[in-house]
Amino acid sequence: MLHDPAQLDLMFQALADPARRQMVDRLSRGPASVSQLAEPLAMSLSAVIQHLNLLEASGLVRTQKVGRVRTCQIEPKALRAAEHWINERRLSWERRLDRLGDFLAEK
Amino acid sequence: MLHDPAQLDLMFQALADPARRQMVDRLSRGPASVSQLAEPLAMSLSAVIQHLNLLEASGLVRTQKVGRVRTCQIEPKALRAAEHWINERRLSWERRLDRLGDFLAEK
DNA sequence: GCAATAGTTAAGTAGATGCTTCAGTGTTTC
DNA sequence: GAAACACTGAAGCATCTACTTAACTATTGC
Repeated sequence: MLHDPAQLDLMFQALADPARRQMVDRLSRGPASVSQLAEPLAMSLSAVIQHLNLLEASGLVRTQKVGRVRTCQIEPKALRAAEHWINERRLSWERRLDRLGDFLAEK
Repeated sequence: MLHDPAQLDLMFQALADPARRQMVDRLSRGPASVSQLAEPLAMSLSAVIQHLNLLEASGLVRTQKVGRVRTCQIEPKALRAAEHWINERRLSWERRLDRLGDFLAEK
């Protein structure tokens, strides 16, 4: 579910925008309402909500509404999936380098 | 240098595109020329070069030209920087959850 | 030196993206 | 029940992105 390519696509796309990364950064320090998320950003509430919806669609952020307040929080599993994708590629490359080193050392 | 926000921005933006992630994936298995990179992709060589230039500008890929062939390889340090950004946020969140758990357990 | 190869650049274009404003809806407070 | 609050949705718009094609440069092999 989390490793399907479409979801990864949404996640990386979500992380590509500085405002959205700033929102994730804020949420990494604890839950926040929409207006709290919006406060440090130099754009309209409406724009923030559009970013937030994208973050939620990507799975990186989960939100729930109580009364008139929508509270947002990070979904660590999704962050881990993105992290994992990068990590696998990097390790694959580094292992290759190691094997190459071993091969060269054998002479 | 690798942690400056502008570079991170370029990296995440570069990773946001499926074709570019496919290129990174291919390169994680070893160096490749431009045409080798292009081969599995359903687009013109020209388009691939544009993606490649973006990947190079982001620091994720390093290339060097020998004769008429440009050989590309992954820059693991850059991958690590992106990985690290995500990891820090996730850990920050998870540590917060732990503290909260401890606090609740204390009653 | 001529042809094939490997890559590059520029210009153009359709569609995606990141906003804005404005007109709402539902909730709480007095 | 009226006003303030927290958020939402739709429409419009400027810009950016991911391509395309076509014309081009630099190497290599014969």
